[in-house]
Amino acid sequence: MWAMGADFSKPYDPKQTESEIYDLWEKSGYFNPDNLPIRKIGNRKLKIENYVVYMPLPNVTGTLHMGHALDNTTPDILIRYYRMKGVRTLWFPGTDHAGIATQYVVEKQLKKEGKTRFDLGREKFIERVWEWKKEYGGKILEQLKKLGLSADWSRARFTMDDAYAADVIDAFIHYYEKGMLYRGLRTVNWCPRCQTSLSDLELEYKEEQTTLYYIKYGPFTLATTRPETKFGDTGIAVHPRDPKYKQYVGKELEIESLSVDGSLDTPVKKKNKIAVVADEAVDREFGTGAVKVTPAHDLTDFEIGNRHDLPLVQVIDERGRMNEKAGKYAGMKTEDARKKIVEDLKTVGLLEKEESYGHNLAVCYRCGHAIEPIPSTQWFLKMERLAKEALDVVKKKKVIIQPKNFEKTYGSWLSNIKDWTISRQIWWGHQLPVYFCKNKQEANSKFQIPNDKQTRNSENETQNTGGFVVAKEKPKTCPFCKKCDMEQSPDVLDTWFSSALWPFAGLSKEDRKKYYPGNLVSNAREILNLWDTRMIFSGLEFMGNIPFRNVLIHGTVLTKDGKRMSKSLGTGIDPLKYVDEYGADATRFAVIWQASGQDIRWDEAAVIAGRKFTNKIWNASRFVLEQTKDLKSANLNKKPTAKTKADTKILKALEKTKKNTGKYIESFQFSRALHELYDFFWHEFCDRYLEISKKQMEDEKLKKNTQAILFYTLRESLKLLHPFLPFITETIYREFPDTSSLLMIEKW
RNA sequence: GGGCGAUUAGCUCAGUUGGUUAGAGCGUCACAUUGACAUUGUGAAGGUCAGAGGUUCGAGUCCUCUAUCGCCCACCA
Repeated sequence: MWAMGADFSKPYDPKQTESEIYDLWEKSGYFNPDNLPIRKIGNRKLKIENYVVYMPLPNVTGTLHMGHALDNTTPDILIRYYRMKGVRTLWFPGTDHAGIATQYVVEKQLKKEGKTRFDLGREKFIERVWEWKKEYGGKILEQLKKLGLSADWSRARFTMDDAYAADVIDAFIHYYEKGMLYRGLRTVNWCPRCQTSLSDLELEYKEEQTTLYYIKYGPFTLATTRPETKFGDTGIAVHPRDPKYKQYVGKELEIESLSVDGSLDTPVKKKNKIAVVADEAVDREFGTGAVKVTPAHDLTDFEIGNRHDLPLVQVIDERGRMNEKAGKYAGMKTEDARKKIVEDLKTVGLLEKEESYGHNLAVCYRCGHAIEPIPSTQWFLKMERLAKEALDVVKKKKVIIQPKNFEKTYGSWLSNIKDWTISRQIWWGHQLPVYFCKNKQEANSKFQIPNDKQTRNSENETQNTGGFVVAKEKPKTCPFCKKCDMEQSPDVLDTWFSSALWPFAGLSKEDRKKYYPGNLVSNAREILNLWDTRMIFSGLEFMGNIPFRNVLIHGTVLTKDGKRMSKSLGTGIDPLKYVDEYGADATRFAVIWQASGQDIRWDEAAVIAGRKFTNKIWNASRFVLEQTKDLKSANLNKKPTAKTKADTKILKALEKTKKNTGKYIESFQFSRALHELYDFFWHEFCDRYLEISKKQMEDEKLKKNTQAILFYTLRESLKLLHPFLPFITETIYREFPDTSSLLMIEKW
């Protein structure tokens, strides 16, 4: 009933069959576990009812690359395997709104029209991004389908779908109500001209010749390109193993320095205390090996300050001018202040020397203005308890990370974790459900710094200090002034805050009940702490249970000479190129064949090997089907018995291969499984048994039985091969005389 | 700077707790053939398992050091 007439007289042509077969699968509805035929739900031997996989969310801005192929072929093997085992299988696909990346793509598009996002305004700009998303956002999933993935597309979600967004907002409110959110200062990249903070993506670097000033600081001499930030210095950092400075570490020194009125401050005149800290971030070789720490105006210094609890003193404002803390330099532009301060340093004798120095200056990608790091108010999520819980489930083997050594990466990240900055100053994303009173502007002011000792840790919370409410909806009347129309915070959430909820956000109640927790995520190692970790603690927090049992970290696909694949370097490879040329099966074959644990130096020869293998399967099937045409249907389903030595050998080999394939798939040794299948099918079955069968079939006494063995072995082989090479196996299966359903749901 | 890993045939890689003559794919060479398949078959050549030292009856496998390469994270005052 299924036959569409495969032409065995020609070599296997994947182009002809793949899209047709994929349509058939999609129409069957079997990607959706709710539609799977009611065989026996679950599998007693496997002791599982469901097998649920979460797709690593491709960015809507993405185009397919080898990483996606790697992310998704192994889960597809698992899903197809368990589905054939009678397990209810569900693979959740979807896309991530990828805040910064998407905003950036649309802005680049605007730039071609000579516009900026500010020309459009927030509302229009977001509309524009949605338009873009509608046009291009589904593309990546369509590309993924070409690999033959059996994900449940009917459950595809986007991290900004209404239902999903509602869960994201609920999560924020949940954390807030539990007292786990607080506001604090963090130094960010700021463009003084555009009046906006910028992500790392939005920075460009310009080669610049500048001056390195060596300034005396008590027993130290410090090299800096930015002497004007000196009034914001709150520490001196040295390398922990630098013998030169060992004696000073941990001390508070009283030193001579330049006063804000341009004169010399001496310890006698005024107490100038500065802390000396030891930090790995310091390069012993640079300058004098000691560095001034200005947490408010340098991102690295901010981190150092955080680690050693140094105060944050802002001396530059959001317009790029010195503020009142800079005394007589207040109001000057930073460049002017720098000149003046250098002059004054010379006058008081604190400038030791000057050196010409070439470095990369960070500038705004849009206007080219130099970036001015300044502190700004951000939202933080307390990580202590969440991290502990996430650590715990891995320690207790409730969640298994493979390969095992990544448990170390996971553990060390969580053990040294800082509170998570979850707010971003961009437009595209989940806007914070925070509403400010317009008449209490100080609460909304980003640059207000209560005092010098403003710290950035959870002990110094600023939440509930008034001026704003956290709520699902904008309050009808302002609880503070009773009259204003409240204003929503312009900030959006870090993209990872929403993708952290992927295993459950936006799902129906039934789905959560039926399919949570799931079983597996499979992704690249750089995602482990960005995503997997966060899904784990989010799952524990919101669902009261781990989101999945297995985390599978796969290797990175490199070019053949060991270089990283990247679009910008032009070293990237689109797997669709191979799908087009050799077929999805051959492409999947190549990925799995080579993915034996560590990084892959991509070798195109493996795709060719894959194509040869599919051709081998094609021709062997053609032979078997021709030779067994006259078999009665009664003989088709029965397991045949061996009559000759060769019979015994092939049947035994088949049993062994079946056993091992299952074992290897269940233990994630896909490459090994495929190699074993390859050897069995090509060498044991084709090279040996097929040849012997020709002779056996000449003997009338053996003919029928040999035919039955050929047919049986082929059918079983196709089943074993199906999770790896779904298209060709399904195509051939339809040519079987007794086929009444899809191979995809045949019993393994 | 921190963490992790790699180094086995011309190329890309396997080699599961240390155990007899180290494997595969691709490539190379020789021969075969129109009887499922030339996207084939049979066979062959090709490796002092990066180097040095150590543990052991025995090391590609465990330990130390060296060299080279790579990945992830953090960063260049």
